[in-house]
Amino acid sequence: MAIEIKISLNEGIYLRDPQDSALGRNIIKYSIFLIEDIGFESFNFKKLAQEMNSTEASIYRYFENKHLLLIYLVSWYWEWVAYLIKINTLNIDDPKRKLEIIINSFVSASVDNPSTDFVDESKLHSVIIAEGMKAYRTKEVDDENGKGFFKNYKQLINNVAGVILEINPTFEYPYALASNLFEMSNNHIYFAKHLPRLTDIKVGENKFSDVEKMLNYFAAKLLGY
Amino acid sequence: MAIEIKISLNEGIYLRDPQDSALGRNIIKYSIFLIEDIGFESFNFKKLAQEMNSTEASIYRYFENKHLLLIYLVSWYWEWVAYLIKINTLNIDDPKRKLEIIINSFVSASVDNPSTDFVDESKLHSVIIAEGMKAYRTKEVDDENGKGFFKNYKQLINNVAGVILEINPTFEYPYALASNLFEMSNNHIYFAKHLPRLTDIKVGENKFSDVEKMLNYFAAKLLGY
DNA sequence: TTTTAAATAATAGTATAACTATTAAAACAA
DNA sequence: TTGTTTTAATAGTTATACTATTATTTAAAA
Repeated sequence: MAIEIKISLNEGIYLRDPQDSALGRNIIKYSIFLIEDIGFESFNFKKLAQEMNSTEASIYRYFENKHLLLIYLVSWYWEWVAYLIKINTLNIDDPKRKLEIIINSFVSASVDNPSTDFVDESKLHSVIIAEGMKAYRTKEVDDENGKGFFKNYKQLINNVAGVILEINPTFEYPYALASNLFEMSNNHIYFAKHLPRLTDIKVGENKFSDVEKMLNYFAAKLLGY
Repeated sequence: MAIEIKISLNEGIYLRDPQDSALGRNIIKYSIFLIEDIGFESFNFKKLAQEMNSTEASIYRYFENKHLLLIYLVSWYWEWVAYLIKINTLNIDDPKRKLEIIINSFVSASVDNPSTDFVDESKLHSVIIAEGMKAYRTKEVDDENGKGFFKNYKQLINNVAGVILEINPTFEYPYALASNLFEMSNNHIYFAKHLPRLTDIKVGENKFSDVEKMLNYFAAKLLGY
């Protein structure tokens, strides 16, 4: 059974919707693989074109530059996590259980539950962990935020903050805790792999149960349960 | 009274110690200003040379590339924060008070207490907030970590983790909490300025008391006091 | 004090990356 | 079948990253 989720992303991010053509879908598919492989700094449209047997100029017809392609991938990821949270909390009432599911979604958005055949969510998660923040740590952030490029992230955090307030309506920092849980998840998976002295947890091959346990502990302590 | 702190940084980061010549000190001074002004992506050695009335090739004699210059700046910052913490906790016994001072150092390492005339610590802090993580979110991280380029960060976190364990010897995540307090400080100052829907705090012109309050609250809750 | 050697900086490049104007080829409609 | 539009490839230009070589300055030795 094929699951159909139409990912709707801000139209300003791309020149042409990559979801609408085989070439466009290939750009998304191969860019995830190539960025994971060589890193965002070394990644460019010429190498991507080689990888997918197309041309540089063709890719430029879909994205103005590699920075906007990264924003596209990151936005896709945010939407995907929001979708995971939505379907997995549909018939859950207990907000504490909801937050557990949210944390599980942050940590292991790499479940083999492909929404589409051209996006490997597990690989995408790896890219987000290593490169995600580069999408919004730039001099263009205010301009791009004004255009709504980070709406998906803000919406996701807003939903999580809502659950946090359900658990503890007097908690002073629902948005900060929500975004921190998300950022911390990615940070500590990265630290465990590359700078282990900056964390206490260990991770195995796509096995992030330590991270999950830690985030649940932090949330419970902070929200007082 | 001039304060003399000799910042000792890993020699592999630079080709020639920039502290040892007027040109080298200018590279550090003007790079901080220029990166803050135009962002790390747009920053390059040609523009830096123009800014300081020198030449591109001369700068390349000090740093292999702009990435290593960023690592130098970030390492300087870590050393500077460690130094601030050290002198301000010298005759403090209460570990809870020590952690307060640590958090204050994370948040406002921008005090007008210049260690050297060629580094504006307040501007450097701005650069770290916006660009700092780009120093270690690259494909070269394992190689560079092996060369000891991030030793200053790990040492800083190790010291903070020690204080955390003084407060609560059974706390399971001393390193994760230490690094999270540091990263969270920079993240939420950035969010407050550029993506305010991702946080609850507000910041003014170099006025970060909200962030400080939040981090103290998080630490107290997590460590159970 | 002059000469020589070493250290330092500037000139003038090359190679690669980022981006675009133009042309060619498909797809579709009249 | 021909004209129109969409899509992709060719062949560039401009800008960035980096380096080999030459020139200049500084310092040491004679």
